[in-house]
Amino acid sequence: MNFSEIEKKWKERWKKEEVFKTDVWDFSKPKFYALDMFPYPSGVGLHAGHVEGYTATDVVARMKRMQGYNVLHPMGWDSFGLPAEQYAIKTGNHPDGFTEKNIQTFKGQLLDLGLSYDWSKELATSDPKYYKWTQWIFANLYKDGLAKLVDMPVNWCEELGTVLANDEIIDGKSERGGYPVIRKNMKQWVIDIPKYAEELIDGLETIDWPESTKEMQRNWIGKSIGALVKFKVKDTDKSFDVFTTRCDTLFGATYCVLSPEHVLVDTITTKEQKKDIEEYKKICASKSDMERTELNKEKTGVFTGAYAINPVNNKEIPIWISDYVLATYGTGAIMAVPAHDERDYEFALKFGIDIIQVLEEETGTKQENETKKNSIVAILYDEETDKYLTLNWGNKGGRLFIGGTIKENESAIDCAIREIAEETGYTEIELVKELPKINHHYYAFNKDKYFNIESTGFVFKLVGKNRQDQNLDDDEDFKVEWVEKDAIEQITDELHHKTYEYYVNDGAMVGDGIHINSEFLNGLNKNEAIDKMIAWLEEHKLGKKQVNYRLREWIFARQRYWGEPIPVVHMEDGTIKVLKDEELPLVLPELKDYSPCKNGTSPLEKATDWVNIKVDGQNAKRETSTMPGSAGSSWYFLRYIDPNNDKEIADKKLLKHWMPVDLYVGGPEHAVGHLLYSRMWNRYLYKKGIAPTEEPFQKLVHQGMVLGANGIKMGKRYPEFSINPNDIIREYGADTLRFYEMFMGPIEADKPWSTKGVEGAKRFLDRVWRLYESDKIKDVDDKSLEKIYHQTVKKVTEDFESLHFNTAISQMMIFINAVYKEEVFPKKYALEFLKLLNPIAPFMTEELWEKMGHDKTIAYETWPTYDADKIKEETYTMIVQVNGKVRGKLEVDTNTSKDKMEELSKEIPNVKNHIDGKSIVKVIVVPKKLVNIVVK
RNA sequence: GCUUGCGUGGCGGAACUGGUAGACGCGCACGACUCAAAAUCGUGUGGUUUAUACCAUGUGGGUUCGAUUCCCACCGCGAGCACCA
Repeated sequence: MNFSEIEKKWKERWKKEEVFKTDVWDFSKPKFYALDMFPYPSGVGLHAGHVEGYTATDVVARMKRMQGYNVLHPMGWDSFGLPAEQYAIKTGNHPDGFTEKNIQTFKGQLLDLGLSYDWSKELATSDPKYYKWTQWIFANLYKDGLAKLVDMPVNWCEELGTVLANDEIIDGKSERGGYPVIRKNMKQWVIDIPKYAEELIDGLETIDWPESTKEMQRNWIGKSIGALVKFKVKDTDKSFDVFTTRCDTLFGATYCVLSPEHVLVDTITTKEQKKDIEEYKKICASKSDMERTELNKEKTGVFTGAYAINPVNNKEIPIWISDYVLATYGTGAIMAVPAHDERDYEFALKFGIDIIQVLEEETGTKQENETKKNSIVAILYDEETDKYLTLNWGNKGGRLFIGGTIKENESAIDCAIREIAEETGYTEIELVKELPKINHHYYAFNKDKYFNIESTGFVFKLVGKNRQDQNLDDDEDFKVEWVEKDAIEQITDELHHKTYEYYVNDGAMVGDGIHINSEFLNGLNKNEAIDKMIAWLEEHKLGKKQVNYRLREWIFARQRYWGEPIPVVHMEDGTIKVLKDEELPLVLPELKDYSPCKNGTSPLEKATDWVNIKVDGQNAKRETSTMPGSAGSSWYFLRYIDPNNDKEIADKKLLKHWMPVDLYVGGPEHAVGHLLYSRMWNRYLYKKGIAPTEEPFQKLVHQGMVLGANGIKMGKRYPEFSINPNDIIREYGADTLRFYEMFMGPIEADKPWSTKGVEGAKRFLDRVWRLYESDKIKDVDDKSLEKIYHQTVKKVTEDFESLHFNTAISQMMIFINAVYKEEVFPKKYALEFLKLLNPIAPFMTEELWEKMGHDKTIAYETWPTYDADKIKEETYTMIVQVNGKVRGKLEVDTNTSKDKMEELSKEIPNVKNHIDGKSIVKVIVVPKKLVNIVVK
C-alpha cells in the first residue's frame, strides 16, 4: 500500500469536492456538533497530544455523518497570544503576518491528518471580523454592569513601573532585575463572574462532564454557607462584620483579627500601638501573594490596642491584625476561636491568648439513668526511654492510661497529679499540656452503673524516677507498665484512645460534638447550634445567614498589544463612554515599536493619534489595555455556526438549531479557566436571548497526555523522547498514526508512546489491505462470519459512541483475525467493514471503497447496522464452581432450566471429586452464567 | 493539609448492573515458507508444578455462595487547590 500517494489523492479530492462542508441551514436531518478546543497556532506546530483529541472527535463526527446526522465539525484559531507579540517586539513587524504563517503550518498538519473539518467555518480570534463581536459582548457586559473598572490590589514594581503577575515574582522581588514588589491598589477592568457563582454551580448538574472537572469548578467557585456577625468596637461608634461558617462557636471567640488592609485598622488603633501596626502593614505590603500564602509559615500579627464586644456575651476581646486573614475573602475580618480552628489555635498559642473550649466530642453510647462525674485521663511520657506509663487491667478493661474521678473542691490538674501518685507512685512529673475535654459514656462493672463523665486530658513528662508507695483501693487491680508507642495505639477504650489522639494531633478540636460553655447552645451538636445561633443573631439584629464564594472577579485587562482593544473611551471629565455598535470593531493600530512602555502601561499608549480623540467635542482618551487571551475563546463555539455574519453574533435560528455542542474534547488544563469563563459568557448571552441554551457544552471529554516512550512528559527536558506527528505521518502514514493513537488506551488516560505499537498498527492496516487485494472476497452468501460480523458492528458502534476507541479497534482486529481463518470473505461484509474502519483510517478505506467499484466518497454511506437475532448464542459455557472456585465448564443450551443446570453440574467428573463425601449446604444457580455449589 | 483520579502479566491495556481475571496489541519462544534473512502465515505465552493442584488484580481487614468490581484502614503515584474563616 502506497499510503503517501493515497493520502495525497484523497486530501485533494476532499478539498476540491468540499466533501465535509456543512449546510447549516439544512434542518431536515438531526444535528450533531462535534467540537475540539481550538489551538493557539504556535510555530512549533501540532504535537502528539493534539492528534489524539482531534482524531477522537473526528472519529465520532465521521460515524455520525454516516448515521445520517448533519454534522458540524469546525476548526479555528485562538490566535491572540504572547509568542506573536514577542516576535513583533523583536522584529518590529506586525504580529499579524507571523500569526498567519503559523496558522498555515498548523492547518497543513491538520489536513495531513485527514481530519474532516469544514474549513468554510474557519475563524481566528485576532481577526477584526471576529473580535468585533468579542468587543460587542464586552460593551454589553459593561452596559449591564458586569464589566467594570474597580480599584483592586495588584503586584506593583516601582522600579519597572509595571504590574506583575504572581509567577513573575520570586521571593518578593521581580523576576527581572530583582526589584522590590509591593501590593498596591490600582484601577483594573474586571468581569463580575461571582454574580454567576450560584448558577454556575447549579448548571453543573445538567451536563455530562467528567466528575473531577465538575468538582474542580465547584472548589474553584468555593461556595460556603455561614453567617455574618456584627462586632462593635469598644468605646467607639464603629463596628465591623465578620464572616464565619462556625457561628456555633461564637462563645469561644477570644479575639478578632482584621486583615492589614482593612479600612478600620487606622481608625481603631490606639496611640501606643500605632507604630507597631504601621510597621507590620508595611511588611505585609512588601510581600507578594506567593509569600503571604506560603504554608508552614509561622503566624505573625500585631495587637491594635482596641477591643471588640462579643455580641453573644458582651465580653471584651482584643482586636489584632494579621496577614493570615485575607482582605479579599469574606469581609476581611474574622472572629477567632482558637479551641476549634487550627489557625486561630496556632495564633493564640503564640501570643498567649485565651483558649475556650465550647464543643466536646462525645464517645461511648448514651444511656438512661447515667451518673455524672468529672474525671481526668493522664498521659505520662518518659523522654529518656521513649515510653508511656500505662495500667494493665488484664481482662477487666485492658490497657489504659491513668484515670480517675475529680473530688469535690479539687481542680482537674490536682486530681491528675494525685491519681498518678496514688496509682503508680510517680511524683516527679511536669505538666506539658492540657487536652480538650471529652464527653464520655460508659458502664462500670465494679459499680454496676452507667456513667457520663466530662474528662479532661493531661500530658505530663517524667522528670525523676523516684517513686513513693502506691495507695490503691480494694477494687484497683492492675500492673503498672511502661510501654512503647505501638502498644499505646492498641488501646481500645474509646475515651483513652481519643485522649491519645488529641495528644498526637496537637491542635484544635475541629470536629462535631456537644456544646458546652455556650448558654443557650449547650447540649446541641454543631449543626443544630449553627441553626439556633443564626436564628438568635437575626432575632437580635446582630447578624444574618450569609453565603460566600471563593471565586473572585475575572481580571480582564492586560498591558499588552496583541489582544482585543477594550472598546471604551475615557472622557476628559472622568466619565467613561463605551463604543456604539456601529463603531465596532475597534481595530488595533499599527505601531513602529511593539515593546512595552517604560511606565508599565500598554504599548498602545504609543499610538497617540489612535489614543487621543475627540468625542462630542470633548477631549477623550481611548482605553489602552487589551483583553486577556480567554476573551475570544469564551464564545467561539457560537460563531462557528454562522462565522461570516456581520449583523449579529450568529443567526438566532441557526443558534437554536445547532447549540449546544454535543461533544467537546480538550485538555484538562482548561478545567477552571476557559471552561468556566465560557459557561459564564454563554449564560450571559442566554439571558440576553442570544444563546439558546444555558450550558454551551453538553458532553465534555478530556484527552490524556501522550507521554514520551520513557513515560515522562514530552518537552524540552527529554527532546530525544519527543514525537513529531509529521515524522510519523511520513514514515507510517496518517491512517497508522490515527489508528495507533486511538488504540493506545482510554482517551482520558495519560499513555506513553511506543514505536513498536505504531509498527503494530501499521501491520494491522497492511493486513487489512492485503485481505482486500486477495481473492478471498467473493460475492457469495456464506454464513460462517455472520455472527462475528454482527457482534463487531454492535461493539464498534457502541464503543465509538462512548469514545472507547481502543476496545472498538480490538473488536475489529478480532474480526479480521476471524476472516483470515476463513476461506471466503463475503463481499457484503467486506464493504460494510470498510465503513466501520473508515472513521479511524479514512484514507485507505476511501481508496479501497473506490477500488471495490464506487465513485462517490464513503463519507456519507449508510453506517452498518446489526441484527440482534444474529448475535444471539444458542449455547453458552456454563461455569461450575464449588465453594466459589471454578471446577468445571460445560457447553449448554441457552434455554437450560435452573434445575437442569444444577443436575448437569453435579455430573461433571471434576466437580464430583470436589463434592463427594461432603454435604451440600447450598446451590446458587445464575441462569445463563454459572452454578456455585457450596459444600461443607 | 484539602479535593479528586489511579494502582491488573515483561509492556500498553481488557473485564457489562459483583459471576471463567488477563480480551486485543506489543514483546518473547517455536513452527511453516526461504539457500538464508526480512516480510508473511500459524501455534504458544501470569507464576510455582510432571499432572492434579495451588498462588495471583498495591497492602491488610470486612460484606458475600462468589470481590479487579462494594465497604473500612493503610501504602504508592498523578492532577488541581492551597492560611477561603
